[in-house]
Amino acid sequence: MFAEIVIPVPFDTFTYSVPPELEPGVSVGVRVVVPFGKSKKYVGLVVALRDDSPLGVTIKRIESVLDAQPIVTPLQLEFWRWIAHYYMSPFGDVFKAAFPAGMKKDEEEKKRRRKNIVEQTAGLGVPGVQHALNESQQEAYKSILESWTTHDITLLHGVTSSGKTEVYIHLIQKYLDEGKQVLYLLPEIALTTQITNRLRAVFGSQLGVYHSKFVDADRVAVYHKQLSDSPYQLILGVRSSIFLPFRNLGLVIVDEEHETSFKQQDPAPRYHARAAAIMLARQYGAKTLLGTATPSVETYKMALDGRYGYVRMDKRYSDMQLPEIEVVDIKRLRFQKRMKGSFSQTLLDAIGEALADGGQVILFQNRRGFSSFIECKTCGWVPRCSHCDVSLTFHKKTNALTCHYCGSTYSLPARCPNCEESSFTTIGLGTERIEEQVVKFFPDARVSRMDLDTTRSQNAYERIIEEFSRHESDILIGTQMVSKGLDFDNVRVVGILDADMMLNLPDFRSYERTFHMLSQVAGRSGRKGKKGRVILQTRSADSDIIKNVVENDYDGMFRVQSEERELFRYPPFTRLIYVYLLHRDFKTVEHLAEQTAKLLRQSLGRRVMGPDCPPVGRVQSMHIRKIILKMELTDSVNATRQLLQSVVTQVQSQPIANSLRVYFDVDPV
DNA sequence: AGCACGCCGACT
DNA sequence: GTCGGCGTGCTC
Repeated sequence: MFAEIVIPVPFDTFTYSVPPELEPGVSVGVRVVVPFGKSKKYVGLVVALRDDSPLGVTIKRIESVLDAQPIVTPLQLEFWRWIAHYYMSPFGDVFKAAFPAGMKKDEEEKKRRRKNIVEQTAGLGVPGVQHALNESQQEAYKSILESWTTHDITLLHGVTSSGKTEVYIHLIQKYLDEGKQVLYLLPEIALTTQITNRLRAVFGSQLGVYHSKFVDADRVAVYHKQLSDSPYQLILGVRSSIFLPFRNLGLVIVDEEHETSFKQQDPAPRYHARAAAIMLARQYGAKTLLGTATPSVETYKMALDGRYGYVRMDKRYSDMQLPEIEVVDIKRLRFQKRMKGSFSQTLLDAIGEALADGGQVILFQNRRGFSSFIECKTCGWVPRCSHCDVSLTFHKKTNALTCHYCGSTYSLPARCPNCEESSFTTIGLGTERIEEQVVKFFPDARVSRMDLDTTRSQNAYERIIEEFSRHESDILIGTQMVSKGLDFDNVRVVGILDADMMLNLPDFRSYERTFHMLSQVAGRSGRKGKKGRVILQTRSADSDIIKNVVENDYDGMFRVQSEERELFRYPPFTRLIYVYLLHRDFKTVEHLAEQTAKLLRQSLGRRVMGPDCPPVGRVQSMHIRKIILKMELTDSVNATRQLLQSVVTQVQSQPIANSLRVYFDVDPV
């Protein structure tokens, strides 16, 4: 007997022989220990049994079996296979992503037996905590159920403060009452203690939380619990929770569905958790609810086309008022030399008033670090990463230069290596620099900063939020992290320091992204009773996108974006696949990329764009070329996949291409 | 992705 | 003379 086994390496399955004495214990879904390469051993997963073996390779034997029963269900395997196939990534990479690290190690099993499983804090569900729905929530609840009689997938488009969560809670309750399981997906930065506590109060020990900031042992515990006879009936989790075993999934909620962080960028598998969740739900015959205040263009189009059900909630809680957005044209002010650093007088006055009044302030700057880069004052030399094709970011606190691509750190040179002069100037500015200016303008204010650098440790994010919500700090400066559904009653002013920054990125989604981001940030102000102010500083005060944000005009934004994307053939009017080719040698990758594109053009013609050098043309000493496939919606995706795989195989079969690395990004965001 | 094998510089 | 640098080739 032979077994197809997937191991955590970037390949599909390998065939091993099953020694007679292990035969009774080897079945699909159990983990085994197998030798690999010259000296390695891996924990792998049996995904199929067969009675023949491939020719021309030496077949090694399974060493031992780790599980008495399968720990992966047939439906799970089918789902993992779908991800590998759809996103064109090796099964081994899917396996890696699907299991918590501990389950890919040999020792984990013994440890777990010793401990018995640690249950997540119970805190029984208290009756009464589940609030009655108000009229518009009740209406939305009914409409969603009704839309599910004709559509499996429904978009809940509910403005900020319309009380979507309460609607979710009632829907969850309904499915739990029917004995069904529910998966509630949130983007990583939005999965906070606030929402956990809220759900815990209602659903008590039925709730399991699956978060990447938890230690691995906790995730292993949740996995095993889901496999047991008494699984959590409700899982609140980040994108990787789609890989958990489910028994009778009835409902999947994807909250903040517009968030691009649902798409995994690196490493493979580059899957979109929203798309995958829809697939998962379909497998179980479950319903899907996509919720957001600002739908992605893709999802909204599906709703308009009648492919998804659509329910809109326009009403806010009665005492909630929309903040007023004041646009400040900083292009003009800069020209008139009337800017105080990064601040307009309007914003400074607003902050001053808010503080004097005992209120709090949030400042939003979507870039971390002190400045984006430094430059030699004399010759214009800019320090760059020696492994990647990017300028380095300056961090003042550590007086160091960091590469935000590979993480390399360099010390600030005393002299410019180009001209020997020793003075540098900072260009662009990040959260750290804003903090410095704020401290100068408001020396008495208590200031905290929230970005990737200050929230690296496990509880830092929660700590900063807690501090701010207890009013132990007055001004919170942050990147997009501050834009997530946090309810701060006392925030009087939200300042957006430079709205244009993300607008000018070379990406067809940059307008949409800016709209989502600014709408979310603006929503942080004046949430209960008091009307808050939002001061939006921009150099494009007259642009459509800023107007759409100010007027809270989602449909306007959608209309413009939709027309543009149809005209220029972008999603959702086409389907994109990116092909990346990486090689240590610049000439080689250039040549091989040209060759690949040429071969693809033979069948796909104008659908093939490039190859191009991506914005960052070298990462970790690997030169990169990118080919874009713009597929028509009527094209067969499977045929395209097959063609791509065969062309790549053909290119890689040449001797010069043997250290060429190729990967795909299907439906990139 | 790892990890071993293989071919060129500063050390006991 | 060797120890070890990381380039590159292979993995059932």
